[in-house]
Amino acid sequence: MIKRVTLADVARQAGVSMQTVSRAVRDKDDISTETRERIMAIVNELGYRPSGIARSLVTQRTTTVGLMVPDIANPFFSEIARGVEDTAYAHAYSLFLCNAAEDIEREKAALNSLLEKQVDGVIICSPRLPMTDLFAYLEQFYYAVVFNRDLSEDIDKVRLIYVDDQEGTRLAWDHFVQLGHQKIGMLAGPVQSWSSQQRVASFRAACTSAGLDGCLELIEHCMPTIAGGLEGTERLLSDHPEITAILAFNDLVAIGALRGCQNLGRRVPQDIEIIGSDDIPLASLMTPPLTSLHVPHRTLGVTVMQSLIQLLNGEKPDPYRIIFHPELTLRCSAP
Amino acid sequence: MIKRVTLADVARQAGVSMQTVSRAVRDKDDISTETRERIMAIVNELGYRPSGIARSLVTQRTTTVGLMVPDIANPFFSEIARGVEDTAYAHAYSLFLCNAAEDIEREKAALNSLLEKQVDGVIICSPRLPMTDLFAYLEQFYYAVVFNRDLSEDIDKVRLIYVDDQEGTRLAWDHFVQLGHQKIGMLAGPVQSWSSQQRVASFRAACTSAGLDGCLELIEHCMPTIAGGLEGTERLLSDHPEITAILAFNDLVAIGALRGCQNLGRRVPQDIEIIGSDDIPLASLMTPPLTSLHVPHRTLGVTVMQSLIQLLNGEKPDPYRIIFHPELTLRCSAP
DNA sequence: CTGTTAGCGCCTTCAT
DNA sequence: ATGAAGGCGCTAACAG
Repeated sequence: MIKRVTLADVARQAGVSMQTVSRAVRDKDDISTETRERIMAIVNELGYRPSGIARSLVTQRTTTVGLMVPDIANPFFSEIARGVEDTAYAHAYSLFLCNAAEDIEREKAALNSLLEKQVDGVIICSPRLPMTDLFAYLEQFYYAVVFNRDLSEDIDKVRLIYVDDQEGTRLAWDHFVQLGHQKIGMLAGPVQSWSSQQRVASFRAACTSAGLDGCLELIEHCMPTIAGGLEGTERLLSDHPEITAILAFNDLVAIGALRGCQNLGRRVPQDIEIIGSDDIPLASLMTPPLTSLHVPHRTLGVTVMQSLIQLLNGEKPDPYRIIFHPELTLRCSAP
Repeated sequence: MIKRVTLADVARQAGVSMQTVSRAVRDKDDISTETRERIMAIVNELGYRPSGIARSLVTQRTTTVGLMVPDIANPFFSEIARGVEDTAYAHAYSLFLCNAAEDIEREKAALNSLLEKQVDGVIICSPRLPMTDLFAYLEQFYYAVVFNRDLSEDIDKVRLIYVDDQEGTRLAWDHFVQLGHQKIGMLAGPVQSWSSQQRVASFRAACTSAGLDGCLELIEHCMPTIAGGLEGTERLLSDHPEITAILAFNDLVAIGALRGCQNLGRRVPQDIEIIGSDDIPLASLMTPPLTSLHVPHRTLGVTVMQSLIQLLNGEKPDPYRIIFHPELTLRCSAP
């Protein structure tokens, strides 16, 4: 391993104390312009780089944050990650990326690792982690922003940002009803997901209040992927061929549903209509283009990181919850 | 800021030296089972977590690697990132994610930051960074894997992994020629991109050797995005309406081209045929499904990280260059 | 098997 | 404006 150039090396070469070099490097003002320039010349000559590790040990800050997502290959999360990274960069924070990969043990391992890395703050997009575990972790992090799930209790150093899934579900439901549908099915995503639970609750309430109790049986859980949507659709339609409309957990599931319908010879939107969720770039590119519940993904990422930065700066961001409202973007799959 | 529990705290409580606690925590074997258990009980009770920072300062290792990509929101790179993260996790490394965002200054800033963070190794996907800058950085990192670009000089601590773009271009070209095309255009991506340069070179060579010198004028550079493909197609087809086939820099550009053709009333594949590159999941979902040069994205990510891990382990991965060969996956846009 | 000593590279505090 | 002393939390190397 190459020997690092240290403050001491620069100090020796410059004939000053380490302290003076440190001041020059950090651009502090109680130092003469002349010495500063002389020192910086030597810094460049020697190729000195301050050790972030040593610095962090003493300052107890790492200028580092963690981002935990279920799957970075999912366009919804990669867009969010992009927003987070852009904002982190703008504020000189580095970003640890962790992928839960639908595996709770792995998720815990990743959070433990973030804790050991001593991130200054963390963003947790974790629809599955049991609430007690989540609370246990939140307690240990300095600051945290939790994305897309609500907590039963407000914690001072935490902020919440989520999409109002109940509202989204209602919007989609109302649209279907307005189009005259009576047999509306739901591909509800993973059972343990908070977001899924919200939607199911909202869907159930809508069924009952619309007097369409038959739809209560038309809820099918599935993986939040194209394959999951495909399988879910096949199960749903083979059990309930009477379905004429499907509300999907997200756009990937909706695309799977599109495929599933095609496989079963059901035309979209003539025989069956589909509404997706999140409005990822893909949605508008499909044939037929997908009607979807739009949320501004990248903005979501930016907002999440901005809130974390406020916390990091010792501010108390208000409100405690930032709630995004999905908008139904009409396209051909449910015009 | 909450007071950390330190080794000293645990040691005091357990009535042993810090060293013994350290051994227990790191699961070293020269310690009696009895003391280990007693200590671990106290560790749990006190909620002690080792400080990665302090540990790194003394070991000079951070168990951290950096990943630099142009744009994490681009499905090609998010798939790669997924492969990298999975593999990093499997080997207990944490991943810093950096986004160059098509901005060379930002890219340098990110690399500087990785250097200060003292990552053990770095993966650089940087098609644009000038070669001299790249070499300067490679010199400063302990280990590096460079993705999708070749270097004029072999460096001991570096490995190279790339897709053979010349071969890919040839495959696509040959397919077009076989289909009878004479006016083949190219949407070549960003001028500064190494990958773009490879393809242009290969395209040029193919033009000449096929006696289709007219095609030399049908090369249009563009941003590597859907919007870039759209604009590029409009420029290309308005200048050269005689074009009947387009080879796109990547699938996003190909999708833009698809759109552009539709806007201009040219049907794909009847009036004009299109071949994309990378075969991202989107490609097969388009209408018409896109013919594309397939590369195994996630495997690419896994391979890149595996090579880095070998370097990190002090091995000398052989061969120096791992080259992936794209395969032409035929779909409807150029059957 | 356990403890002691000596830093890792830097910043904070206090002197000068 | 500059320097000296002390310590951040941990581990490597050596004793015992």
